[in-house]
Formats: sequence, structure tokens, C-alpha cells
Amino acid sequence: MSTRLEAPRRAPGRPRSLEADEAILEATVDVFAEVGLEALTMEGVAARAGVSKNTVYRRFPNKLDLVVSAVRCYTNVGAPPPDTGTTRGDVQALVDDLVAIVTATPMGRMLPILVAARTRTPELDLAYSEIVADKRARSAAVVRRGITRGDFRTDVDIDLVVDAFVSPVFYRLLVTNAPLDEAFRTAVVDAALRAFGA
Amino acid sequence: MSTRLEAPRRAPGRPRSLEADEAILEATVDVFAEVGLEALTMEGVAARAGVSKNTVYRRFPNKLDLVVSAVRCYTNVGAPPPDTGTTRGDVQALVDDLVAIVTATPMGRMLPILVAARTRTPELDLAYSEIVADKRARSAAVVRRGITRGDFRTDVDIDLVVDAFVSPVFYRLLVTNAPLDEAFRTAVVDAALRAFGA
DNA sequence: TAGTATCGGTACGCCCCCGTTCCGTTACTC
DNA sequence: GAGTAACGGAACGGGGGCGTACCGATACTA
Repeated sequence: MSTRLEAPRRAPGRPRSLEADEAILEATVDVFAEVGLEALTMEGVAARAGVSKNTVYRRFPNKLDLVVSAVRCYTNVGAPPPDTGTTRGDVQALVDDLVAIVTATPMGRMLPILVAARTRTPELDLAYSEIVADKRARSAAVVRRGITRGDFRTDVDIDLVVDAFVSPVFYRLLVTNAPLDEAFRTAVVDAALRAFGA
Repeated sequence: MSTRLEAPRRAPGRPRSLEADEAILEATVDVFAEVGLEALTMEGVAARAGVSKNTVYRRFPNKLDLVVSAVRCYTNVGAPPPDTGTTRGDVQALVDDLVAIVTATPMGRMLPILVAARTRTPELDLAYSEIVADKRARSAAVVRRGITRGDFRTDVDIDLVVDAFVSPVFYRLLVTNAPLDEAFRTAVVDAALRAFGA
């Protein structure tokens, strides 16, 4: 009983390479965003990561597990809603955050692929749905606070308000590839406040 | 010179089966929407169409050509913009049309796949862009007419107005899968008119 | 009737990927 | 130094798709 239930000791043998961990996940995101789920190959990921295929299989039992892990890894769920003091400021922060995520993180490159792949891969759909639900909950909290402040009408459908300032970003990103510049972002907030404001 | 440049005579030999033509295109849309571009196989399309692989290759030289042809085939580009007499009626018609297309035609099933595949397949991106441009031109014409009617402010950005009543539909279709019922469609039109109306 | 191009079916060579297994080497613990 | 488990590299069997080629049968023209 001497070693049982003691503090977690390091396992014997050569430890896993942390650099390999990170390189594999990054390579997975890159390849996934570039070629999609079906055309992503374990050999391709290993080569991109500068790692042997053996090293990938030692961490992830199969392709789907690898991709789901990579998607989950690169999302910051659980962030608190913004609180700038004004409803306009909060909504603007939500829009700016969203644009920042889809333009400056791997999530933006993965999103088109995720949208397509989730319809036929339950495991991916689950991870994707959790992320979307988290982001929408943040937005809904801001809208609810705006209602109590008197900045939104009391009878608005919260989902519709969230749709109003979120959907144009996704639409330009996924459908038209129109720019997401500052003029656009402020115009989106402006339109939402005018459409649902008191 | 007797037969040259005459009216196009029927070619000798057994004619192509029109049923096969149609079955192949329908099967391509189905398989494409279900499994995506990479996982779509010529064997799978032929089997779904009830046709030999030989018959598919006799019409389309390769997989990409087959898919692009199928996408192009199932779109009604060139339809005139609606004219109901009122700006609200026109915008509502545009929204209802869009929802009808994405819920009741093969285009709706293909859209998520197209969004993902176009980023890495120039031929698909071209076909997709032509469709989007055609639909947006229809919407822009309605908005312009609304401005001259005095129903939209004269200083609005037409692209932003189109985004306002189109993007929620795409967002719910591609991102949240929320319902596209009548209450939603009228609420979208309502919000757009309130946000950009005079 | 002769000629032609389609039809479905089958098979082929080629290439690629999956997931596993084996090496010899390397890094870390006891 | 002994033991252990990771590492890179290479190979394997199995499976599957691509695009081509051939077959006898069929449909249509001249």
C-alpha cells in the first residue's frame, strides 16, 4: 500500500512530448480547415506536425477523435459576457469579439467546414452545438440586461435580437465574404438597436 | 458538300437516355448533399442513379465536372424581383422565396456543403458566386425601389439592408437550425424595415 | 439489313489511406 | 546502470476509389 493513492507520480519511461501534443493539434486544425473531414488523413496531419504517424495514434485512437479534440481545444467556452456600462457598448463588444474570433483564430478557418461536417457527424455536431450555445447564452445575457435598462423593448424576442447582430457576421463570413471592417460592425449594432430599441 | 452545315441531324447510333441524364444529376445532388465533395464517389452516384459507372463517365469526364454541372442545373438564376405594390410586401416576398428555396429544393440541402467546399474548389466557388450574386441583385433592386418610394432612408447602405433581412435566414439554416416559420419570417422583415425605414 | 453509339456489367492497374506492427534510438526514473 | 515508454521511420494487409477498357445486348438511322 505504500504508493497507492499517493500524489500522482510521474510515470516511468520517456514522457510524452508536449511539443508534439501542440504540433499535432495545430496541424489537425490546419488540415481540417483546408481539406475538410473526409479528406483529412492521419498521414497528412503527422507530416504537417513534423511527427511520425505512430506518435499521432499513440494520442488519438482514430481520425474522428483527433478532429473533435482539436475543435474542442481551440475554443474558449465559459467567457463572461461583456460589461461596458452601456447596452450599445456591450452589444458592440459582442460583435467585435465574434469578428475577432472568426478572423484571428483557427475557429474562423474551421467554421465553414464545421457547418458542413456537423450535419453528418454526431460527435462533431455535439462539440459545435456546445460552442454555439455558449456564445448565444453570452449574447442573450447582454440583451436581457439591455431590456432591464430600458434600451430594448420589453416585448422583444431575445433570440431575434441576438440573431439581428450576430447573423450578418456569419452571413458575410460564410456566404458573401464581404468585409467585416469597423464600419460594418458599428452599422450592425446600430441597426439592431434601431430595430429593437425602445 | 451535300450534308455539311445542314440542320443538326440526329447522330447515328443509339441515342443517350434522357432518363439517365436526369437520374444522374438527381443522384449527384443527393449524394453531394449527404456526404460532401470529397466523399462523393462516381460509383456511389452511379449506384444511386441506377446506372452503370460507364454511363456516368460518358457524360461527365470527372467528378468535379459532374458536381458543378449538378449544382448549376438546380438553380433558377434570372428570376425577376417581386413586385407586390408595397415595399413591405416585396421584402416579405424575398424572404419567403429564400426560405422556400432552402427548405424545399435541393439547393437547401447542398448549401452547407457548398459553403465548405467552395473555399478550396475554384470551379464550385464560381458557380456558387454566380448564384449568390444573382439573388443579391434581385434583393438590391427591391431595396432601391423602396428608397425611391420613401420607405427606406436615402442614405442607407443597400448591402447592409439586404444583409439585414437575408442573413438571419442563412444563420438559422447554417448555424443554429432554429425554425424558419412564418412568425420568424415576418419578424425579420419587421426588424429590417424598422432599422432602415424612413 | 448493315452500321453505329448507347446500354449494363465486369474487370483492370494504379494510387492512396487506415490502423497495426516491428525496428533501433532517445529521454527520463529508480 | 537497469528499466521503461516515448520517439522517428518503415513496412504490412486490407479496403476502396479513379479512370479506362472490354464485353454482349440494345436502340436507332440509312
